[in-house]
Amino acid sequence: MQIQNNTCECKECIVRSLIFEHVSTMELGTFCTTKREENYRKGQVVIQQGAPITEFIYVKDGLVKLYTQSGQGRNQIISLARPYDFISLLTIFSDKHYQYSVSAIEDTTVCIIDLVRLKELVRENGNFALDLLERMSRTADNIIRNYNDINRKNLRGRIAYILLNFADTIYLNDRFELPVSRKEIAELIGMTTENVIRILSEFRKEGIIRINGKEIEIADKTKLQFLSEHA
Amino acid sequence: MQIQNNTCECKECIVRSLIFEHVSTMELGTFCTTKREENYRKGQVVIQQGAPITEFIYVKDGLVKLYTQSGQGRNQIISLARPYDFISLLTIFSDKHYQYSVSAIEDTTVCIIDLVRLKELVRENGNFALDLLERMSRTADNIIRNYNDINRKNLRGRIAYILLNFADTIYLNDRFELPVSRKEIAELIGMTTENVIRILSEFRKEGIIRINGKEIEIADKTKLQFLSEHA
DNA sequence: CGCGGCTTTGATGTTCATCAAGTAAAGTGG
DNA sequence: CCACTTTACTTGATGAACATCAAAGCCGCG
Repeated sequence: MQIQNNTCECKECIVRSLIFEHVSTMELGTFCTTKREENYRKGQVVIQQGAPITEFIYVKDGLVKLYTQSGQGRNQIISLARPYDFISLLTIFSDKHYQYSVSAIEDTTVCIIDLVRLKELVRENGNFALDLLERMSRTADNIIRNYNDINRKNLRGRIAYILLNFADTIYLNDRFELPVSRKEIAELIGMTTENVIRILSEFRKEGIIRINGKEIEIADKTKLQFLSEHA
Repeated sequence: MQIQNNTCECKECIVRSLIFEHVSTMELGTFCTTKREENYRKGQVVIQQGAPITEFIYVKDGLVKLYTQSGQGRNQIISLARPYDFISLLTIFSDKHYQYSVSAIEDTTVCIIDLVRLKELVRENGNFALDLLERMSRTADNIIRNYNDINRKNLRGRIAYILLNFADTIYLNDRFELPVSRKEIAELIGMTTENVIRILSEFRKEGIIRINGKEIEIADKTKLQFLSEHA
Protein backbone atom coordinates (compact mmCIF):
# COMPACT_ATOMS: atom_id res chain seq x y z
CA MET A 1 0.00 0.00 0.00
CA GLN A 2 1.42 3.32 -1.06
CA ILE A 3 0.07 6.79 -0.61
CA GLN A 4 0.23 8.79 -3.79
CA ASN A 5 0.48 12.48 -4.38
CA ASN A 6 -2.64 14.44 -5.13
CA THR A 7 -2.25 15.66 -8.63
CA CYS A 8 -5.80 16.67 -9.23
CA GLU A 9 -6.96 14.37 -11.94
CA CYS A 10 -10.13 14.00 -9.91
CA LYS A 11 -12.07 15.85 -12.49
CA GLU A 12 -11.70 13.09 -14.95
CA CYS A 13 -12.04 10.30 -12.48
CA ILE A 14 -14.84 11.71 -10.47
CA VAL A 15 -16.82 13.33 -13.19
CA ARG A 16 -16.94 10.11 -15.07
CA SER A 17 -18.77 8.72 -12.13
CA LEU A 18 -22.41 9.63 -12.31
CA ILE A 19 -22.78 10.33 -8.69
CA PHE A 20 -20.63 13.40 -8.90
CA GLU A 21 -22.24 15.03 -11.85
CA HIS A 22 -23.83 17.63 -9.64
CA VAL A 23 -20.66 18.63 -7.89
CA SER A 24 -19.45 21.98 -9.13
CA THR A 25 -15.88 22.60 -10.17
CA MET A 26 -15.33 24.65 -7.08
CA GLU A 27 -16.53 21.92 -4.79
CA LEU A 28 -14.45 19.48 -6.76
CA GLY A 29 -11.42 21.53 -5.88
CA THR A 30 -11.92 20.96 -2.20
CA PHE A 31 -12.14 17.24 -2.86
CA CYS A 32 -8.76 17.16 -4.46
CA THR A 33 -7.09 18.67 -1.47
CA THR A 34 -8.69 16.19 0.92
CA LYS A 35 -8.83 13.00 -1.05
CA ARG A 36 -6.03 10.52 -1.31
CA GLU A 37 -5.33 7.35 -3.23
CA GLU A 38 -4.06 4.02 -2.06
CA ASN A 39 -2.86 0.99 -3.97
CA TYR A 40 -3.38 -2.57 -2.91
CA ARG A 41 -1.99 -5.73 -4.42
CA LYS A 42 -4.07 -8.77 -5.07
CA GLY A 43 -4.94 -10.43 -1.79
CA GLN A 44 -4.28 -7.44 0.45
CA VAL A 45 -6.87 -6.30 2.94
CA VAL A 46 -8.33 -2.84 2.31
CA ILE A 47 -10.73 -2.75 5.23
CA GLN A 48 -10.73 -4.98 8.25
CA GLN A 49 -14.07 -5.93 9.74
CA GLY A 50 -14.53 -4.03 13.00
CA ALA A 51 -12.37 -1.08 12.02
CA PRO A 52 -13.80 2.37 12.69
CA ILE A 53 -15.41 4.14 9.77
CA THR A 54 -13.80 7.52 9.26
CA GLU A 55 -13.58 7.71 5.53
CA PHE A 56 -15.53 7.15 2.40
CA ILE A 57 -13.84 4.73 0.05
CA TYR A 58 -14.44 3.85 -3.54
CA VAL A 59 -12.76 1.68 -6.10
CA LYS A 60 -11.01 3.62 -8.80
CA ASP A 61 -9.41 0.65 -10.46
CA GLY A 62 -9.33 -3.10 -9.92
CA LEU A 63 -11.69 -5.47 -8.17
CA VAL A 64 -12.46 -6.05 -4.51
CA LYS A 65 -14.68 -8.33 -2.47
CA LEU A 66 -16.78 -7.40 0.54
CA TYR A 67 -17.10 -10.28 2.94
CA THR A 68 -17.88 -11.23 6.47
CA GLN A 69 -15.56 -13.42 8.44
CA SER A 70 -16.66 -15.85 11.06
CA GLY A 71 -14.61 -18.30 13.05
CA GLN A 72 -12.33 -20.88 11.36
CA GLY A 73 -12.01 -19.16 8.01
CA ARG A 74 -15.57 -19.62 6.85
CA ASN A 75 -16.13 -16.44 4.92
CA GLN A 76 -19.17 -15.22 3.11
CA ILE A 77 -18.79 -12.83 0.24
CA ILE A 78 -21.45 -10.13 0.22
CA SER A 79 -20.58 -8.69 -3.15
CA LEU A 80 -17.84 -7.85 -5.59
CA ALA A 81 -17.09 -4.21 -6.31
CA ARG A 82 -15.63 -2.81 -9.49
CA PRO A 83 -14.48 0.71 -10.40
CA TYR A 84 -16.84 3.43 -9.24
CA ASP A 85 -18.63 1.14 -6.90
CA PHE A 86 -18.77 2.72 -3.52
CA ILE A 87 -17.50 0.07 -1.26
CA SER A 88 -18.13 1.75 2.02
CA LEU A 89 -21.60 2.76 0.99
CA LEU A 90 -23.44 0.28 3.08
CA THR A 91 -22.77 0.87 6.70
CA ILE A 92 -21.13 4.18 6.25
CA PHE A 93 -23.92 6.37 7.48
CA SER A 94 -25.41 4.10 10.04
CA ASP A 95 -22.55 2.51 11.87
CA LYS A 96 -19.38 3.47 13.60
CA HIS A 97 -17.50 0.36 12.58
CA TYR A 98 -17.31 -1.76 9.47
CA GLN A 99 -19.44 -4.87 9.62
CA TYR A 100 -17.49 -6.51 6.84
CA SER A 101 -13.98 -6.78 5.47
CA VAL A 102 -12.82 -5.68 2.05
CA SER A 103 -9.88 -7.11 0.21
CA ALA A 104 -8.41 -6.82 -3.25
CA ILE A 105 -9.11 -9.65 -5.69
CA GLU A 106 -7.03 -7.94 -8.34
CA ASP A 107 -4.50 -5.15 -7.93
CA THR A 108 -6.64 -2.22 -6.92
CA THR A 109 -6.54 1.53 -6.49
CA VAL A 110 -9.03 3.14 -4.16
CA CYS A 111 -9.88 6.77 -3.57
CA ILE A 112 -10.47 7.91 -0.05
CA ILE A 113 -12.43 10.93 1.08
CA ASP A 114 -12.85 12.13 4.61
CA LEU A 115 -16.30 11.27 5.86
CA VAL A 116 -16.85 14.58 7.59
CA ARG A 117 -16.08 16.40 4.37
CA LEU A 118 -18.48 14.16 2.49
CA LYS A 119 -21.25 14.88 4.95
CA GLU A 120 -20.66 18.58 4.61
CA LEU A 121 -21.10 18.24 0.90
CA VAL A 122 -24.36 16.36 1.37
CA ARG A 123 -25.62 19.18 3.56
CA GLU A 124 -24.54 21.88 1.19
CA ASN A 125 -25.47 20.33 -2.12
CA GLY A 126 -28.95 18.90 -2.35
CA ASN A 127 -28.50 17.39 -5.76
CA PHE A 128 -25.41 15.61 -4.62
CA ALA A 129 -27.40 14.26 -1.68
CA LEU A 130 -30.01 12.89 -4.03
CA ASP A 131 -27.37 11.31 -6.22
CA LEU A 132 -25.85 9.65 -3.23
CA LEU A 133 -29.23 8.39 -2.05
CA GLU A 134 -29.90 6.96 -5.45
CA ARG A 135 -26.54 5.29 -5.63
CA MET A 136 -26.82 3.84 -2.20
CA SER A 137 -30.32 2.63 -2.88
CA ARG A 138 -29.16 0.86 -6.00
CA THR A 139 -26.18 -0.75 -4.33
CA ALA A 140 -28.17 -2.13 -1.45
CA ASP A 141 -30.96 -3.18 -3.71
CA ASN A 142 -28.70 -5.16 -5.99
CA ILE A 143 -27.18 -6.99 -3.10
CA ILE A 144 -30.55 -7.87 -1.64
CA ARG A 145 -31.93 -8.98 -4.97
CA ASN A 146 -28.88 -11.11 -5.48
CA TYR A 147 -29.35 -12.89 -2.18
CA ASN A 148 -32.96 -13.43 -3.04
CA ASP A 149 -32.26 -14.81 -6.47
CA ILE A 150 -29.57 -17.15 -5.31
CA ASN A 151 -31.43 -18.46 -2.32
CA ARG A 152 -34.20 -19.94 -4.35
CA LYS A 153 -31.95 -21.84 -6.74
CA ASN A 154 -30.34 -25.21 -6.39
CA LEU A 155 -26.60 -25.58 -6.87
CA ARG A 156 -26.70 -26.01 -10.63
CA GLY A 157 -28.95 -22.99 -10.89
CA ARG A 158 -26.56 -20.93 -8.81
CA ILE A 159 -23.57 -21.75 -10.94
CA ALA A 160 -25.56 -20.98 -14.06
CA TYR A 161 -26.66 -17.69 -12.53
CA ILE A 162 -23.19 -16.56 -11.57
CA LEU A 163 -21.72 -17.50 -14.94
CA LEU A 164 -24.41 -15.51 -16.73
CA ASN A 165 -23.76 -12.68 -14.35
CA PHE A 166 -20.09 -12.55 -15.29
CA ALA A 167 -20.83 -12.82 -18.98
CA ASP A 168 -23.75 -10.41 -19.22
CA THR A 169 -23.21 -7.88 -16.47
CA ILE A 170 -19.50 -7.67 -15.88
CA TYR A 171 -17.57 -8.71 -18.96
CA LEU A 172 -20.22 -8.30 -21.65
CA ASN A 173 -18.72 -11.28 -23.38
CA ASP A 174 -19.51 -14.99 -23.41
CA ARG A 175 -15.86 -15.72 -22.98
CA PHE A 176 -14.02 -14.35 -20.00
CA GLU A 177 -11.34 -14.94 -17.43
CA LEU A 178 -12.75 -15.81 -14.01
CA PRO A 179 -11.46 -13.16 -11.63
CA VAL A 180 -12.15 -15.30 -8.60
CA SER A 181 -11.07 -18.69 -7.35
CA ARG A 182 -13.44 -21.63 -7.09
CA LYS A 183 -13.39 -21.13 -3.37
CA GLU A 184 -14.49 -17.53 -3.75
CA ILE A 185 -17.31 -18.51 -6.05
CA ALA A 186 -18.42 -20.91 -3.36
CA GLU A 187 -18.38 -18.17 -0.75
CA LEU A 188 -20.27 -15.87 -3.08
CA ILE A 189 -23.17 -18.17 -3.79
CA GLY A 190 -23.27 -20.17 -0.59
CA MET A 191 -22.00 -23.63 -1.40
CA THR A 192 -18.84 -25.68 -0.95
CA THR A 193 -15.75 -25.41 -3.11
CA GLU A 194 -16.01 -29.07 -4.06
CA ASN A 195 -19.47 -28.64 -5.43
CA VAL A 196 -18.53 -25.56 -7.41
CA ILE A 197 -15.86 -27.62 -9.11
CA ARG A 198 -18.10 -30.62 -9.54
CA ILE A 199 -20.85 -28.64 -11.19
CA LEU A 200 -18.48 -26.72 -13.43
CA SER A 201 -17.17 -30.11 -14.54
CA GLU A 202 -20.69 -31.36 -15.15
CA PHE A 203 -21.44 -28.32 -17.27
CA ARG A 204 -18.28 -28.94 -19.24
CA LYS A 205 -19.15 -32.60 -19.82
CA GLU A 206 -22.64 -31.60 -20.88
CA GLY A 207 -21.23 -29.18 -23.42
CA ILE A 208 -22.71 -26.11 -21.77
CA ILE A 209 -19.38 -24.43 -21.14
CA ARG A 210 -15.73 -24.81 -22.06
CA ILE A 211 -13.14 -24.47 -19.32
CA ASN A 212 -9.45 -23.86 -19.44
CA GLY A 213 -8.26 -23.06 -15.95
CA LYS A 214 -9.72 -19.68 -15.14
CA GLU A 215 -10.93 -19.12 -18.66
CA ILE A 216 -14.58 -19.83 -19.25
CA GLU A 217 -16.52 -19.82 -22.46
CA ILE A 218 -20.27 -20.22 -22.59
CA ALA A 219 -21.14 -22.66 -25.32
CA ASP A 220 -24.85 -23.16 -24.81
CA LYS A 221 -26.30 -19.97 -23.41
CA THR A 222 -29.91 -21.00 -23.85
CA LYS A 223 -29.38 -24.01 -21.65
CA LEU A 224 -27.53 -21.97 -19.08
CA GLN A 225 -30.38 -19.48 -18.93
CA PHE A 226 -32.85 -22.29 -18.55
CA LEU A 227 -30.84 -23.76 -15.70
CA SER A 228 -30.53 -20.40 -14.01
CA GLU A 229 -34.27 -19.87 -14.09
CA HIS A 230 -35.60 -23.34 -13.55
CA ALA A 231 -33.15 -24.92 -11.18
CA MET B 1 -58.49 0.54 2.51
CA GLN B 2 -59.82 3.93 3.49
CA ILE B 3 -58.46 7.36 2.93
CA GLN B 4 -58.56 9.48 6.02
CA ASN B 5 -58.78 13.19 6.49
CA ASN B 6 -55.65 15.14 7.12
CA THR B 7 -55.95 16.48 10.61
CA CYS B 8 -52.38 17.44 11.16
CA GLU B 9 -51.26 15.24 13.96
CA CYS B 10 -48.09 14.74 11.95
CA LYS B 11 -46.13 16.63 14.49
CA GLU B 12 -46.53 13.95 17.04
CA CYS B 13 -46.30 11.08 14.65
CA ILE B 14 -43.47 12.32 12.58
CA VAL B 15 -41.46 14.03 15.23
CA ARG B 16 -41.37 10.89 17.24
CA SER B 17 -39.58 9.37 14.34
CA LEU B 18 -35.92 10.21 14.50
CA ILE B 19 -35.54 10.76 10.86
CA PHE B 20 -37.60 13.87 10.97
CA GLU B 21 -35.96 15.59 13.85
CA HIS B 22 -34.33 18.06 11.54
CA VAL B 23 -37.48 19.08 9.77
CA SER B 24 -38.62 22.49 10.91
CA THR B 25 -42.18 23.21 11.91
CA MET B 26 -42.69 25.15 8.76
CA GLU B 27 -41.55 22.32 6.57
CA LEU B 28 -43.68 19.99 8.61
CA GLY B 29 -46.68 22.08 7.65
CA THR B 30 -46.19 21.38 4.00
CA PHE B 31 -46.04 17.70 4.80
CA CYS B 32 -49.43 17.77 6.36
CA THR B 33 -51.04 19.20 3.31
CA THR B 34 -49.52 16.62 1.02
CA LYS B 35 -49.46 13.49 3.08
CA ARG B 36 -52.31 11.07 3.41
CA GLU B 37 -53.06 7.99 5.45
CA GLU B 38 -54.40 4.63 4.40
CA ASN B 39 -55.64 1.70 6.40
CA TYR B 40 -55.18 -1.91 5.47
CA ARG B 41 -56.63 -4.97 7.09
CA LYS B 42 -54.63 -8.03 7.85
CA GLY B 43 -53.77 -9.81 4.63
CA GLN B 44 -54.36 -6.89 2.29
CA VAL B 45 -51.75 -5.89 -0.21
CA VAL B 46 -50.23 -2.45 0.29
CA ILE B 47 -47.82 -2.51 -2.63
CA GLN B 48 -47.86 -4.86 -5.56
CA GLN B 49 -44.53 -5.92 -7.00
CA GLY B 50 -44.02 -4.15 -10.32
CA ALA B 51 -46.15 -1.12 -9.46
CA PRO B 52 -44.65 2.29 -10.25
CA ILE B 53 -43.01 4.13 -7.40
CA THR B 54 -44.56 7.55 -7.02
CA GLU B 55 -44.79 7.87 -3.28
CA PHE B 56 -42.85 7.39 -0.13
CA ILE B 57 -44.62 5.08 2.28
CA TYR B 58 -44.05 4.32 5.91
CA VAL B 59 -45.77 2.28 8.54
CA LYS B 60 -47.50 4.35 11.16
CA ASP B 61 -49.13 1.48 12.94
CA GLY B 62 -49.27 -2.28 12.52
CA LEU B 63 -46.95 -4.75 10.86
CA VAL B 64 -46.19 -5.49 7.24
CA LYS B 65 -44.01 -7.88 5.29
CA LEU B 66 -41.87 -7.11 2.26
CA TYR B 67 -41.60 -10.08 -0.03
CA THR B 68 -40.84 -11.16 -3.53
CA GLN B 69 -43.17 -13.39 -5.43
CA SER B 70 -42.10 -15.94 -7.95
CA GLY B 71 -44.21 -18.44 -9.85
CA GLN B 72 -46.51 -20.91 -8.09
CA GLY B 73 -46.80 -19.06 -4.79
CA ARG B 74 -43.25 -19.55 -3.62
CA ASN B 75 -42.66 -16.29 -1.80
CA GLN B 76 -39.61 -15.05 -0.04
CA ILE B 77 -39.96 -12.56 2.75
CA ILE B 78 -37.27 -9.90 2.69
CA SER B 79 -38.10 -8.33 6.00
CA LEU B 80 -40.82 -7.33 8.40
CA ALA B 81 -41.52 -3.67 8.98
CA ARG B 82 -43.00 -2.13 12.10
CA PRO B 83 -44.06 1.44 12.87
CA TYR B 84 -41.64 4.05 11.64
CA ASP B 85 -39.89 1.63 9.38
CA PHE B 86 -39.72 3.08 5.97
CA ILE B 87 -41.03 0.37 3.79
CA SER B 88 -40.36 1.92 0.45
CA LEU B 89 -36.88 2.88 1.45
CA LEU B 90 -35.07 0.32 -0.57
CA THR B 91 -35.72 0.80 -4.20
CA ILE B 92 -37.28 4.17 -3.86
CA PHE B 93 -34.45 6.26 -5.16
CA SER B 94 -33.00 3.88 -7.65
CA ASP B 95 -35.89 2.27 -9.43
CA LYS B 96 -39.06 3.25 -11.18
CA HIS B 97 -40.98 0.19 -10.06
CA TYR B 98 -41.21 -1.79 -6.88
CA GLN B 99 -39.14 -4.94 -6.90
CA TYR B 100 -41.14 -6.46 -4.08
CA SER B 101 -44.64 -6.59 -2.70
CA VAL B 102 -45.79 -5.36 0.67
CA SER B 103 -48.77 -6.65 2.55
CA ALA B 104 -50.25 -6.22 5.99
CA ILE B 105 -49.60 -8.97 8.52
CA GLU B 106 -51.65 -7.13 11.10
CA ASP B 107 -54.13 -4.31 10.58
CA THR B 108 -51.94 -1.47 9.47
CA THR B 109 -51.98 2.27 8.91
CA VAL B 110 -49.46 3.76 6.53
CA CYS B 111 -48.54 7.35 5.83
CA ILE B 112 -47.92 8.34 2.27
CA ILE B 113 -45.90 11.28 1.04
CA ASP B 114 -45.44 12.35 -2.52
CA LEU B 115 -42.00 11.36 -3.73
CA VAL B 116 -41.39 14.60 -5.57
CA ARG B 117 -42.12 16.53 -2.41
CA LEU B 118 -39.76 14.32 -0.46
CA LYS B 119 -36.98 14.89 -2.94
CA GLU B 120 -37.49 18.62 -2.72
CA LEU B 121 -37.06 18.40 0.98
CA VAL B 122 -33.84 16.43 0.58
CA ARG B 123 -32.53 19.12 -1.70
CA GLU B 124 -33.54 21.95 0.59
CA ASN B 125 -32.66 20.49 3.94
CA GLY B 126 -29.20 19.00 4.23
CA ASN B 127 -29.69 17.63 7.68
CA PHE B 128 -32.80 15.87 6.61
CA ALA B 129 -30.84 14.39 3.72
CA LEU B 130 -28.24 13.07 6.12
CA ASP B 131 -30.92 11.60 8.36
CA LEU B 132 -32.47 9.86 5.43
CA LEU B 133 -29.11 8.50 4.30
CA GLU B 134 -28.47 7.17 7.73
CA ARG B 135 -31.86 5.58 7.99
CA MET B 136 -31.61 4.00 4.60
CA SER B 137 -28.14 2.76 5.33
CA ARG B 138 -29.32 1.14 8.51
CA THR B 139 -32.33 -0.48 6.90
CA ALA B 140 -30.38 -2.01 4.06
CA ASP B 141 -27.60 -3.01 6.38
CA ASN B 142 -29.90 -4.85 8.72
CA ILE B 143 -31.48 -6.78 5.91
CA ILE B 144 -28.12 -7.77 4.49
CA ARG B 145 -26.76 -8.77 7.86
CA ASN B 146 -29.86 -10.82 8.47
CA TYR B 147 -29.43 -12.75 5.25
CA ASN B 148 -25.83 -13.33 6.12
CA ASP B 149 -26.55 -14.53 9.60
CA ILE B 150 -29.29 -16.86 8.54
CA ASN B 151 -27.45 -18.34 5.61
CA ARG B 152 -24.71 -19.79 7.72
CA LYS B 153 -26.99 -21.52 10.17
CA ASN B 154 -28.66 -24.88 9.95
CA LEU B 155 -32.41 -25.14 10.43
CA ARG B 156 -32.34 -25.42 14.19
CA GLY B 157 -30.06 -22.44 14.35
CA ARG B 158 -32.38 -20.42 12.17
CA ILE B 159 -35.41 -21.09 14.30
CA ALA B 160 -33.43 -20.23 17.42
CA TYR B 161 -32.26 -17.04 15.76
CA ILE B 162 -35.69 -15.88 14.72
CA LEU B 163 -37.21 -16.65 18.10
CA LEU B 164 -34.51 -14.63 19.84
CA ASN B 165 -35.09 -11.89 17.33
CA PHE B 166 -38.75 -11.66 18.22
CA ALA B 167 -38.06 -11.78 21.93
CA ASP B 168 -35.10 -9.42 22.10
CA THR B 169 -35.57 -7.00 19.25
CA ILE B 170 -39.26 -6.76 18.59
CA TYR B 171 -41.24 -7.63 21.70
CA LEU B 172 -38.62 -7.14 24.39
CA ASN B 173 -40.20 -10.01 26.23
CA ASP B 174 -39.45 -13.72 26.43
CA ARG B 175 -43.11 -14.41 25.99
CA PHE B 176 -44.91 -13.15 22.95
CA GLU B 177 -47.57 -13.79 20.38
CA LEU B 178 -46.16 -14.85 17.03
CA PRO B 179 -47.39 -12.28 14.53
CA VAL B 180 -46.70 -14.56 11.59
CA SER B 181 -47.83 -17.97 10.47
CA ARG B 182 -45.51 -20.96 10.37
CA LYS B 183 -45.53 -20.62 6.63
CA GLU B 184 -44.36 -17.02 6.86
CA ILE B 185 -41.57 -17.95 9.23
CA ALA B 186 -40.50 -20.49 6.65
CA GLU B 187 -40.49 -17.85 3.93
CA LEU B 188 -38.56 -15.51 6.17
CA ILE B 189 -35.70 -17.83 7.00
CA GLY B 190 -35.61 -19.96 3.89
CA MET B 191 -36.93 -23.37 4.84
CA THR B 192 -40.13 -25.37 4.45
CA THR B 193 -43.23 -24.94 6.58
CA GLU B 194 -43.07 -28.55 7.69
CA ASN B 195 -39.58 -28.15 9.05
CA VAL B 196 -40.47 -24.96 10.90
CA ILE B 197 -43.21 -26.90 12.67
CA ARG B 198 -41.03 -29.92 13.24
CA ILE B 199 -38.26 -27.93 14.84
CA LEU B 200 -40.60 -25.86 16.97
CA SER B 201 -41.98 -29.18 18.22
CA GLU B 202 -38.48 -30.45 18.91
CA PHE B 203 -37.69 -27.33 20.90
CA ARG B 204 -40.88 -27.83 22.86
CA LYS B 205 -40.09 -31.46 23.60
CA GLU B 206 -36.58 -30.48 24.63
CA GLY B 207 -37.97 -27.93 27.08
CA ILE B 208 -36.43 -24.96 25.31
CA ILE B 209 -39.73 -23.25 24.58
CA ARG B 210 -43.38 -23.52 25.46
CA ILE B 211 -45.95 -23.26 22.70
CA ASN B 212 -49.63 -22.57 22.75
CA GLY B 213 -50.78 -21.91 19.23
CA LYS B 214 -49.26 -18.60 18.27
CA GLU B 215 -48.06 -17.92 21.78
CA ILE B 216 -44.44 -18.66 22.44
CA GLU B 217 -42.51 -18.56 25.67
CA ILE B 218 -38.80 -18.99 25.83
CA ALA B 219 -37.98 -21.33 28.67
CA ASP B 220 -34.26 -21.92 28.23
CA LYS B 221 -32.75 -18.82 26.72
CA THR B 222 -29.16 -19.89 27.21
CA LYS B 223 -29.72 -22.99 25.15
CA LEU B 224 -31.52 -21.01 22.46
CA GLN B 225 -28.61 -18.60 22.25
CA PHE B 226 -26.20 -21.47 22.01
CA LEU B 227 -28.21 -23.02 19.20
CA SER B 228 -28.44 -19.74 17.38
CA GLU B 229 -24.70 -19.26 17.48
CA HIS B 230 -23.41 -22.77 17.09
CA ALA B 231 -25.87 -24.37 14.73
C1' DC C 1 -72.11 -26.91 7.41
C1' DG C 2 -68.58 -27.44 4.32
C1' DC C 3 -64.62 -25.59 2.17
C1' DG C 4 -59.98 -23.88 2.04
C1' DG C 5 -56.08 -22.61 4.43
C1' DC C 6 -53.11 -23.51 8.38
C1' DT C 7 -51.00 -26.96 11.31
C1' DT C 8 -49.02 -31.35 12.53
C1' DT C 9 -46.62 -35.93 12.11
C1' DG C 10 -44.57 -39.68 9.66
C1' DA C 11 -42.23 -41.94 5.72
C1' DT C 12 -39.29 -41.45 1.77
C1' DG C 13 -35.88 -39.80 -1.33
C1' DT C 14 -32.76 -36.19 -3.07
C1' DT C 15 -29.57 -32.85 -2.55
C1' DC C 16 -25.78 -31.37 -0.72
C1' DA C 17 -21.79 -31.10 2.82
C1' DT C 18 -18.19 -33.61 4.56
C1' DC C 19 -14.29 -36.57 4.42
C1' DA C 20 -10.50 -38.46 2.03
C1' DA C 21 -6.84 -38.58 -1.21
C1' DG C 22 -4.40 -37.16 -5.02
C1' DT C 23 -2.72 -33.84 -8.75
C1' DA C 24 -1.50 -29.43 -10.33
C1' DA C 25 -0.03 -24.76 -9.69
C1' DA C 26 1.97 -21.05 -7.30
C1' DG C 27 4.60 -18.87 -4.00
C1' DT C 28 9.17 -19.12 -0.83
C1' DG C 29 13.70 -19.53 0.78
C1' DG C 30 18.30 -21.36 0.17
C1' DC D 1 17.03 -22.11 -10.24
C1' DC D 2 15.59 -25.91 -7.67
C1' DA D 3 13.69 -28.19 -3.61
C1' DC D 4 10.15 -27.20 -0.55
C1' DT D 5 5.78 -25.72 1.22
C1' DT D 6 1.62 -24.12 0.68
C1' DT D 7 -2.55 -23.16 -1.70
C1' DA D 8 -5.76 -24.21 -5.42
C1' DC D 9 -8.06 -27.67 -7.92
C1' DT D 10 -10.23 -32.22 -8.83
C1' DT D 11 -12.77 -36.70 -8.21
C1' DG D 12 -15.01 -40.26 -5.62
C1' DA D 13 -17.44 -42.30 -1.61
C1' DT D 14 -20.40 -41.65 2.35
C1' DG D 15 -23.81 -39.95 5.35
C1' DA D 16 -26.50 -36.17 7.19
C1' DA D 17 -29.57 -32.61 6.53
C1' DC D 18 -33.32 -31.20 4.40
C1' DA D 19 -37.32 -31.08 0.90
C1' DT D 20 -41.02 -33.49 -0.73
C1' DC D 21 -45.00 -36.30 -0.50
C1' DA D 22 -48.93 -38.05 1.93
C1' DA D 23 -52.60 -38.07 5.27
C1' DA D 24 -55.20 -36.35 8.84
C1' DG D 25 -56.94 -32.90 12.35
C1' DC D 26 -58.03 -28.16 13.23
C1' DC D 27 -59.91 -23.59 12.75
C1' DG D 28 -62.09 -19.64 10.79
C1' DC D 29 -65.11 -17.95 7.40
C1' DG D 30 -68.69 -17.50 4.06
